[in-house]
Amino acid sequence: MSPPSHAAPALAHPQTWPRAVSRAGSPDGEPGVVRKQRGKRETLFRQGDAAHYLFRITEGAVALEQFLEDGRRQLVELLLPGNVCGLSAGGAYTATGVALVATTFDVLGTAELERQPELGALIVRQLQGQLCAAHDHLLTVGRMAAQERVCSLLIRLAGSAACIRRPECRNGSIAIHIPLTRGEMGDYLGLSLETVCRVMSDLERRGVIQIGQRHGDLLINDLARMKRLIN
Amino acid sequence: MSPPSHAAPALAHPQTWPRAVSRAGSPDGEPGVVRKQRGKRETLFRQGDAAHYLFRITEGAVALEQFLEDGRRQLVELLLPGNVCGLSAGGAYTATGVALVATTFDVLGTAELERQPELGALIVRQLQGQLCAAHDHLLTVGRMAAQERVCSLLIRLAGSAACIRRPECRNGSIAIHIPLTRGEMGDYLGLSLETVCRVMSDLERRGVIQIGQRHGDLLINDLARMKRLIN
DNA sequence: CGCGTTGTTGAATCGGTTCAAACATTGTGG
DNA sequence: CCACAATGTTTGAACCGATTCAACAACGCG
Repeated sequence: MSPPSHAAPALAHPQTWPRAVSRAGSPDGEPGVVRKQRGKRETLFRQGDAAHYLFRITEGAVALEQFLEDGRRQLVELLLPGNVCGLSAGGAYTATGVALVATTFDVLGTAELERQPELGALIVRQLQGQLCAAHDHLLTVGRMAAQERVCSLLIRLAGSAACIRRPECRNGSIAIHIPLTRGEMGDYLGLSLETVCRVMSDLERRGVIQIGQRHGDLLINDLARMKRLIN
Repeated sequence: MSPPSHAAPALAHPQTWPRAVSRAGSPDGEPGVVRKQRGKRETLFRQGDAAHYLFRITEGAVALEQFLEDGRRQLVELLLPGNVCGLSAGGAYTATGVALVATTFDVLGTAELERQPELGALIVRQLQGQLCAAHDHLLTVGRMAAQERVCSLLIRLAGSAACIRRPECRNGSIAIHIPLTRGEMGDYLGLSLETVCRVMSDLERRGVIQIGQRHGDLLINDLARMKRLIN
C-alpha cells in the first residue's frame, strides 16, 4: 500500500562494472569491453536486430522506444548513467535504443556474460531495478492523470545527478535540464505533446515550476510541493 | 518497427527449475524448495514485506498489483505457470502477489540463489522475459485504444495453455477461461470496469467473441480476426 | 539572418469515466 | 436444495479530461 517510490535505478552500482570504467580515456584495450559515443537522436541498437551486445550508459541519456505498425510510439524506458540495456529475451533486441543527448557508453559482448559469471549478479540487479521501474511506470501511465504523470517524470529527472543543473537548496528549489522534447515526454507518459505543454504551462502559472528560455531548462520552485501533487 | 509480439513469458523454461518440479507430490524434502498452494484472491506476498522468497507458479495464475495512496490500483504483471516472481530490487517486495484462481507454486529461499549459481541463468531469463513483457504492456496501456487493449489481453490468454478450454480449430475459434473479473481486467489495462464491459459486449455484438454464462468463459470466434483488430 | 524544428495556445470533438440502476451468477446457511 | 446475500456484469446518461486540428511564436542550427 505504500507509494511506488522505489530507488531510482539510475545510479545503481556504477562502480561494480568490470574494468574499463576507470580507464575512461581508452577506447578499447580490454577484451570485450569498448567505450563508444553517440550524438543526439542517434541509435545504439534497433528493435529486431540480433542482440550481440550489452550497453552500459556512462554519460548522457538513452530512451528505449517501441512502435505500433501505424507509427504510434511509446518510450518504454528512460536510461541514465549507470544503467545497462540491450538485454533481450530471445536473440533480438525488443526495443530501439536512442540517445536523447550526446551519450557515452560501454559496449560488452553478450558472449562475455557467460565467460564472467560474476557479471551475472550485476545484470540481475539491473534487471530487477528496471523491472520495478517498469512496474512503477505502468502504474503512472495506467492510473495517473496528465498532471501527475508529468510531475512523476520531472521528479524522476530531479533525482538523477545527470539532469541536475543546480542542486536543491533550503527552499526546495532545484534547477534541472530535461533531455526530452515535449513530444518525447508525451511518448514516455502516454500523452499527446500538446497535453504535456498545457500541463507545463499550468504548473508554471501556478508557480510550481519556471520554464527556462533555453529548451529543456527548468526550475522546480518547490520539489516537496510537486511531490504532493502526485500523491 | 515490428509489432510487439514477443514470446509470452508464460511458458518459459518450466523444465529448468532445479528438482522439486519432478516430485510434484512432495510438499518438501529438498532443501530450500517447498511446494505450496493458495486459493482465489489469497496473497502470496505483500508489497513492502521483506523479500526472503522467490515463487515459481506451477498451476493457476497470479497478478502483481500496485496501489496509489488513494486506492487506485494497477495490475502490473500477470503471471502464469512457468513464471517466477518475488524478485525485488531492494530487500522488500515492490508489489503484492495475489492468486487470481486456485494456484500452486514452489517457494525458494532467496539465500538459495547465492548457493546455486546455475539458478542465476534461469532468473536472468525470467527477468528478461518479464521486462520485455512489461515493455509491451506499457505500449498497450500507453498508446492503444480500449478495444485494442482488451483484445491484447484476450489474445495473450488465448496463447496460454493454462487458460485454454478447447484448443483452436480450423476456423480459428478457441474457447478460453478468463481468470480475471471485469474490474481486474480494467486494472490491468488501465481502463474502468464499465469500459471493459462495453468493449466485450461490442465484440460480441459484432460476432468476434461469445461470452459464456459462467463467469470467465469465453469463445473467440476468429482469433486471426481479433489479432487484426490490434494492428 | 533565415528556415526548420520545437513549443505554445485555442476551439471543437471524442473516447472513456463516473454515477446510477437493474440484472445475473455464485456462494452460503438454513 | 432452496432462499438469500454477496459478488460480478451489463447498460444508460451526463460529464470531463485529453486528443485533434490548426495557427502562431520562439529557438537554434547552419
